[in-house]
Amino acid sequence: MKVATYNVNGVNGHLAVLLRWLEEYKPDIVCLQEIKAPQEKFPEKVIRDAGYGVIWHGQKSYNGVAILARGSDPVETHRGLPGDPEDLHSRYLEATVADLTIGCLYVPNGNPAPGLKFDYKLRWFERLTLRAAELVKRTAPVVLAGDYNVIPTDIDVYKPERWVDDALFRPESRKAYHQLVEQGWTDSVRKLHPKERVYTFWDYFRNAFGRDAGLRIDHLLLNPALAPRLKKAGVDREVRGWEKTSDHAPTWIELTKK
DNA sequence: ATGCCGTGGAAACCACGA
Repeated sequence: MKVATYNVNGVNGHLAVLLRWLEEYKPDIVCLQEIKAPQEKFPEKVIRDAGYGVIWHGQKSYNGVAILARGSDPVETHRGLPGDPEDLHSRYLEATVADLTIGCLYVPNGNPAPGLKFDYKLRWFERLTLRAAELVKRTAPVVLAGDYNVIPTDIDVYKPERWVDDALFRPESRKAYHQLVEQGWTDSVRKLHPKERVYTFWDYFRNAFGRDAGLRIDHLLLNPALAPRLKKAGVDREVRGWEKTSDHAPTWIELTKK
């Protein structure tokens, strides 16, 4: 079974690429971020016609997340991250598909840092860590997948020195990510590719993709109940080279049957 | 060194992204 996360940077603007990727790569479960569409403008019909059940949490212009499951409807368990009723951003959606629980998340970017946006990012990450503490200890399998907007280590960025003051790479952000992982999560791509350079995002400009000037910021974390089933992990890099594509590439894991 | 490109929405620019 293949589980993927993909920041689409506008589900309608990049719908053709999303549909082609679903058709050609046939992921079983997909977490989308940055759908950038209000609830009523999500392209539900074409996604269902492509063979996927889907739930989504939209928002006008910004953010927005969705969970797709091939051949079945995800059963929603949480909409929004608990802990702050005043936070109206659509950044977290949780569901079960068969026995698997999926948390789909879009961590705030946080730039410029320091500042209010960076404070919001760190507060949001604290709330995520609280939710994750409950999920990690379950005896049933859980995957937390999404755009974490955190570059975990030096080998996850083409040129670390250029990113030292950036909200994606500042010590506070990396510390938050590492504290989350240390609850017992497995960073699946890094687990199976411990020393390799694996990027999931490339800027649109300066020919970043052509130069392979990328970042690894999209992650799939597995709880201990699921980690033994991790078989493969990777990035569908070629999708980043398609016309009218997102600046992220789909990032995925393959799980063995239980 | 830098939103240089791109989406979405409103109103021919602006917010936001990483």
